[in-house]
Amino acid sequence: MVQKSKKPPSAAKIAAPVAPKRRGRPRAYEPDVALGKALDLFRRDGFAATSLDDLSAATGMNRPSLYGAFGDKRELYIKSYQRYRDDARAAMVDIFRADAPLRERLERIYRIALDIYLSGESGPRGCFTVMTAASEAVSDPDIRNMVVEGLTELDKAFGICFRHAKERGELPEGADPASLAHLASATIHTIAIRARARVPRRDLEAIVKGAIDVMCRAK
Amino acid sequence: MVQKSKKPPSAAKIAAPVAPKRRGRPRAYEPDVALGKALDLFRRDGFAATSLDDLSAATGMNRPSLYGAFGDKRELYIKSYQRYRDDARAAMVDIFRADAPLRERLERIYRIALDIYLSGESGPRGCFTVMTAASEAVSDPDIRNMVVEGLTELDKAFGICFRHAKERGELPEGADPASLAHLASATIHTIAIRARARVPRRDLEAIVKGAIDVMCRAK
DNA sequence: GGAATTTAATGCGAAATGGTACAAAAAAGT
DNA sequence: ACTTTTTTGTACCATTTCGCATTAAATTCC
Repeated sequence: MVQKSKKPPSAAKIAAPVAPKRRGRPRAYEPDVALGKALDLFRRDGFAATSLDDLSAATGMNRPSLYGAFGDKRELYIKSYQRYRDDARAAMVDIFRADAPLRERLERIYRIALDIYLSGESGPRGCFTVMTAASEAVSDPDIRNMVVEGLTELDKAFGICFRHAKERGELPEGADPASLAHLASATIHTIAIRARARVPRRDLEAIVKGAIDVMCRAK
Repeated sequence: MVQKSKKPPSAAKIAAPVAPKRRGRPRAYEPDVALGKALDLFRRDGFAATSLDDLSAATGMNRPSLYGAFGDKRELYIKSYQRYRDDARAAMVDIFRADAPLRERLERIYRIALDIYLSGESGPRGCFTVMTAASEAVSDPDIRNMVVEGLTELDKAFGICFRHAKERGELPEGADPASLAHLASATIHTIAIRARARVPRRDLEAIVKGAIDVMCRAK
C-alpha cells in the first residue's frame, strides 16, 4: 500500500462519521488522500506531462480505480484544481476576514502564499492557477473559466481588503482600492512564478516587503 | 511548401548577404521562419503537449531535418525561447533606453507587452518566460537558468527606468526604485497570465493604467 | 559526365500513452 | 451457502511519441 492510513490532511467532508456499511468490496484507498497525491503530481509536472501511470503509481490506485473514482484525466485534473482552491481559500479566508491593520493582513496573506508556493518535496510547486493558465489546459473552456474565477476571486478579496483599509483611514484619499488589489494580485503572481524558478524565499520575501511598502503608502 | 518564401520576419543574422554556394543539396526551408513556427507552437501548447509531429507539420520540415537543423526537442525548445527573448528584447530596448518621461515609457512598454501576449491566431499566447516557469521544463537546470535570467533582465531594465526617473525628480524622495521595478515586472506577469485566460485587452489595459498610476505617484 | 556532399523523404521500431474489457476478490444481504 | 454488489488487478488495444536508419534527390567540385 502506498497510502498512509492516516486521516485526510485537509478539509474532508465527513457525511457519515461511522461506517456506512457499503455493499461491495471495500475501497483500498481514501479518495481524499489519493486526490492530494494527484494534485501534487499535477502541480509539479503540469497536465500534459503527468501520465496516468504516474498518477496510478502516486495514488496507489490502478487505472480502472482511478477512472471509477475520478473519471478521466481531465476530470481528475479539474477535481485536483478544485481541491487546491478549496485548500488555498481555507488557508486565507480567515486572514482576509480578520479585523487587523492593512499591513499586517497583507503580510500574513503573503506568508501563507509563500508557504503554499514553496512547499513540495521535489522543488517549489508554485500556484496551480498560474500553472494552469500557462498550460495547454487553458484551451479547455471549462478550465479557463476556473482560472478566470480564481483570478477574480483573489482580486475581489484584496479589493475588499483595501476598501476596508481606506474607510478606516489607513490609506490616503486618492488611493484606488481596485488598482491596489490588482497590484496585490500581481505580487502573488510574480512570486508564484519566481518560486517555480527556484528563487530563494529570502528574495521573494524582499519583493513582498517592497510591494507592501508601496501599496500601504500609496497616494 | 508550407513556408512562405518571404524574408525572415525578425532579426536574422545575415552573415553572407549573397549566396554562399554551399556544397550539397540546398535546404528547402529557411531556418529563421521554421524556428518562428516552432516558437508559435511551443507558446500555444507548452513543451510537453507539443509533439515532434506537430512541429514537423508546422515548420514544413520532416523530423530528420528538424534534428539536423535544431537538435532534439529540448534543444529546439531552448532555441525557440532564445528567439522569443531576442524578439521581445528588440521590441522593448529602444523604449527602455529612450529619454522620455517615466509614465510615457511605462505606457509604451506595456503596450508592446500586450501586443506580444495577445497576439496569436488561435488565442492569446502569453509570455514564454512565464509559460516556461510554470511548465515542467523548469525542472531542467539550463532552462530554469534562462527563466531566472529573463526575470532578472526585466527587473533590471525597469530598475534603471525608475532610478533614472528618480534622479530627474519624477518620483518622490522616498521612492524605492528596486521595489517599483519588481512591481512593474509583477504587472507584466499578471497581464501575461490573464491574457492566457483570455481576459479582454480592455481589462488588461485598465489594470496597467491603475498600476502605472500607483507606480508614478509612489512615495 | 561522374564523384563527393549535403539535404529530403520514407518509414521503421521500441516505448509510452489514454482508455477499457474482463475475471478474480471481498464485502453485505438473504 | 449462495447471490448481489462493488472494487481490485491483470491484461490488452489502438494510437501517439521520440528518435534513427536508410534511401532518394539535388547541388557543387573535378
